[in-house]
Amino acid sequence: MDLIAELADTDAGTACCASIVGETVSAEDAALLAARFKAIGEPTRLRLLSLVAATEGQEACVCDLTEPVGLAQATVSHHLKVLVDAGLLTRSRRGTWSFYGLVPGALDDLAALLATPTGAAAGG
Amino acid sequence: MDLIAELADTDAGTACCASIVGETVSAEDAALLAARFKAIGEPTRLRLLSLVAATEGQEACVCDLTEPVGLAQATVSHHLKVLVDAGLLTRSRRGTWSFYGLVPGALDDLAALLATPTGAAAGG
DNA sequence: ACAGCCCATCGACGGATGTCGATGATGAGA
DNA sequence: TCTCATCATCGACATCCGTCGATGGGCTGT
Repeated sequence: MDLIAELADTDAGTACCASIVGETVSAEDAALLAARFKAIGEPTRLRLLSLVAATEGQEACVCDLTEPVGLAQATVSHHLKVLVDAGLLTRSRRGTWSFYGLVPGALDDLAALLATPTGAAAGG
Repeated sequence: MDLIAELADTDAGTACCASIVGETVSAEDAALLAARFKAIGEPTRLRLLSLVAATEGQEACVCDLTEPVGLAQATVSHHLKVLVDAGLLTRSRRGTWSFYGLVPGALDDLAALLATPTGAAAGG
């Protein structure tokens, strides 16, 4: 839990290395990186991420998200918090509503971590 | 578990969409995609992936991997199986040894899924 | 045949995690 | 003030998951 909290204060991922392949990831970096991947390694959270991204203006409130995923409000709120803690989503309160939006570049940073230096040229 | 087995027979990810952003991911696709991300959303498995990639010829046997991660052989073997089931690693037996290697393009496919169509131009 | 090494699987254990209903905090409107 | 809606947090539950030692199969070398 504290581990995810560190994500906010750490540039792990963008700073440590260009890709997890090509150079061995340390145990500490692995923990930080895995925490982010774990956040999107959950069907509901992946849909939530996709839902937010597909929303007009890339912002959505909880009430707009509970129906599509078919889960209780408490559960959706929980998943949203996990995504925010992982640095993938932002939260902004406007009146009674909480709007969630994508953190610009967060997903791309993870993508860069996975991509091979050669761009999988070997695979064709 | 059966879900991950489907990964081998499914092109989910490369075929369903160019990116999880831009278009809403269905519940079924989310389950398939999340299964892959969950596989790398674990510190040990992330290191294992990195270790294999960094190995000469991108192939490593279990005996070469147990020491670096500092876990029991049974545990390493288990994680390796998860990665193979997720379609991220290949396994080939040569004599007494089992060699694990990266599946060409597998990581790049996941990277493409995460990358935004604009390449996070909005954030840059 | 025998001993030794590598590895996959099994069974068990403890901790982590997804899910829910209930509760309370906050803001909007009458 | 009172009521209603949105949402975060809490406590509890069932399940999943990472970890290990033990076991057994397969291959090598003597």
